[in-house]
Amino acid sequence: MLEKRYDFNSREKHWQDYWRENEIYKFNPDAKDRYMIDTPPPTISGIIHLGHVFSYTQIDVIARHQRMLGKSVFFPFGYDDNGLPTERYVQREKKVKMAETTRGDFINLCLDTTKEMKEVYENVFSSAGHSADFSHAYSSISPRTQEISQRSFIELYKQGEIERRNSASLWCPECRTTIAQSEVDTMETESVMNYIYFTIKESGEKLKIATTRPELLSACVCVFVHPEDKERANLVGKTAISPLYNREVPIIANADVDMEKGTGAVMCCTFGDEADAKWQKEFNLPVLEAIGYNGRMTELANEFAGLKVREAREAIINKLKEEGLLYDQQPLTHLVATHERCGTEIELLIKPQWFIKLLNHKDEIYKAGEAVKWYPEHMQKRFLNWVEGLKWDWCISRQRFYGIPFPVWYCADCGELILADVEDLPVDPSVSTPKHPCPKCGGTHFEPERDVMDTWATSSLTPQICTDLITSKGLDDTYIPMDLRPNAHDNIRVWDFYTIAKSLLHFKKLPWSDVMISGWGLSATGSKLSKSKSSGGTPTPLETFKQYSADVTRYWASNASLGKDVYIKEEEFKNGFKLMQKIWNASRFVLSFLEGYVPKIPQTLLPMDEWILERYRVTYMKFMSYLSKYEMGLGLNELEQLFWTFCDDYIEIAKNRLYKPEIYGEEAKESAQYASSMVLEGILKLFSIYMPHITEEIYQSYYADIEGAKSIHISKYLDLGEPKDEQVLKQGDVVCDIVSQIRGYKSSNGLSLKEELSKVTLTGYADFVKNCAEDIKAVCNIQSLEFAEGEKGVSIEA
RNA sequence: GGGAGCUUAGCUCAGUUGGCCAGAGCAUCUGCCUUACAAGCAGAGGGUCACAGGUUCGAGUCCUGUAGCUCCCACCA
Repeated sequence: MLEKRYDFNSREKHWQDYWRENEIYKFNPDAKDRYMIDTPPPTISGIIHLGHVFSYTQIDVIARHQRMLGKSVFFPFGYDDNGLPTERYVQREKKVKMAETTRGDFINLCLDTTKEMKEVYENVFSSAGHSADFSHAYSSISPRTQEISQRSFIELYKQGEIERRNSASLWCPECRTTIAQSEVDTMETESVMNYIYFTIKESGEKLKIATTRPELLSACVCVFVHPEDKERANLVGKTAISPLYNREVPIIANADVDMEKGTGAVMCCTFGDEADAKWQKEFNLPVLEAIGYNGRMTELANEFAGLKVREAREAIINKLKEEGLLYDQQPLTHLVATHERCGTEIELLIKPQWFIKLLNHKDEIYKAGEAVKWYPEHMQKRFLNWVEGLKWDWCISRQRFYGIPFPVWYCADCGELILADVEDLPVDPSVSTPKHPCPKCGGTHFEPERDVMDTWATSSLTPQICTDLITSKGLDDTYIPMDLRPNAHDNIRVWDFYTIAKSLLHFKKLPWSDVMISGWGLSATGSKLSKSKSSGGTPTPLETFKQYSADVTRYWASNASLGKDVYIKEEEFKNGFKLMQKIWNASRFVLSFLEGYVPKIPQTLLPMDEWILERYRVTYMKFMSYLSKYEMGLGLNELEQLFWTFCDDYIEIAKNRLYKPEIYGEEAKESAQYASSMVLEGILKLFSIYMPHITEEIYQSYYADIEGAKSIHISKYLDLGEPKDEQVLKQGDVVCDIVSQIRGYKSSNGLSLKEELSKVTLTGYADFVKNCAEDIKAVCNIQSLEFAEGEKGVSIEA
């Protein structure tokens, strides 16, 4: 017998302990039917908020759904503690300066911090009733992960997919590191178009050129004009002299030039933008470095050396003006590339960097993007769009301190590149040395590669890092492709993209078959919940669980269309709370009639009992269809509708028969017992993926014994098969409609619903309705119910 | 400039391949202490489905165009 009140605070904790102790969610790698999830690792960077609970709950609902379908679900966990956010967090919290410690010490500090944060995170997620396997969790900076990541590097290097080259790359002067295309953001900026004079050496004529970046004049290596430019094509082959610096540069024909832009003649500097980088390569132009790694002008800029880019721009403009070399200026707003982490304008600088070749694999990656099933479907376009626009190979070296090192040394004598042996991984080349002398010159002095790898070079291996938790095989494809990668839309072009790329390069396989793209859980005002800032009035997860329960919080999180953002709305929580109460009360009521009852198909099943079973079948099918598309919110809506029908229409009808078998007969009672126990069981199981605690509590009080299951979460959904009879469905609805009309009569006449009516005549209804006469009479409290032929109608006499 | 999504009741949204008077929840209004539930129950009102065309016997649903909002990408000469 269930208590009158459901004390969620103590009961939720109770079941969480129960699940843990009984290893309810344990994965069996040998199971025939597996479902494997490539869980995203939350970044260790500060406090955990409801946004986390939002997205991980959606993953948990899917994990539970697959488990209820009878699969063994691999739902691992991981922590992303490798990267700038963690670096910053650790420095701030531990009051350590990275530059004043060694890489090894700093990594250990990060691992310690992860350990502390793990407890905090794990507490929140398990309090939310998540069914991930927290006992098998990975860290993205752990020695094991480093081993896998370095192994991946070595293998791809040997395959020829990675190379080190001196090439223009995206550089953040603030963070003093290279960044990847996917880390670039754009910012609207006020700028000025400057029109300046070059001089044609041969004729002494002036050549007009427009530029927003005059500070790069010292790095100007040529001038381009369009070959079909009537005015200027004759200049091709001549020499231009740059203003201020008087550098002589060739004038070259280039069909890329847009005659409509600027003055129609373009100066090419190394490097003002990506076009410059492209042209430098294409025309094999020299590289002049006007900007240094610190974001300041180099000696090349003469008197402007040492100035920051912006300062230099201003100074040069003034000088040009003074010299009469600037003849016009026009303000403009344009978007500049910035580093997404710090907002600093990005420069293109040349430096030896490590690249994973992607441009020559664009086709394969594109096809993989088509082969993966994206939910919602239109998210695929975003991926394909990104691949189409890909312009850079993947630069994986970062001039940072903290990160996974490259397993590489260079011979101090001859410069030969030396890879670590795979069996020695992980290595930190700055603390260890190669085991053998240089194979080329026999030298024994080595320079370590000091760059570290981009975090995505490691995160892109999560399918391998995850499955390593069960295989211990490291870089291995036994369980690849996995079934699901869940993440939000901001990660399509980053994590999803890199994971697909790496999986293709290593195994020529898709990393997973499905990607589920969720939205964000946003604050009531629609702002993004931040990990580092306090969340501005938004309650913490633990506070929310305490006030509304974890089940209700989960209800909020899963009641969304896939891919859509959801706001934290008090209303939604209240709704969920009502639902939870209703589930409790309805179950308590139904179960009170089932003491000692063991469900078996009764000899006669009354029409309205058939009706509610049929309703269940229909809902079940719709539910499965939605969930197969990861549309858990829509599935939940269908389920709620069935549940309220069950409560308001069905139970109201059935309760008379359940209460008074002496009036309606034992058979009528058994029929109601059967239908109500089955449908309640089915409903509870469907709800269990959203609200695991309360459904477990109810299940354990009755169904667990009957089914001999340890937990509702490892039982199976109640599948009553395909819907059988549409007429039963329709006619049952007609009965509900009749009841509703009679209730409406009472309501509009100010009568209590229990008020007795002396006579009701139903005209023109089918036999099904006639067979429900007893139910209708009872639920509406009618003394005399009569049927007549003719136009359909309900007539009531008080 | 290229791509994607959205626009349905006061609010948040459903509406599968075109087909009975367009749905739900919340909010509003009215009634009801009815032996599970007053954080409840019953009932009611409320929509030119963004706009304009088109296809069709029939369009919220398909096609074309327009407008507004959101996101992604490109745009530094």
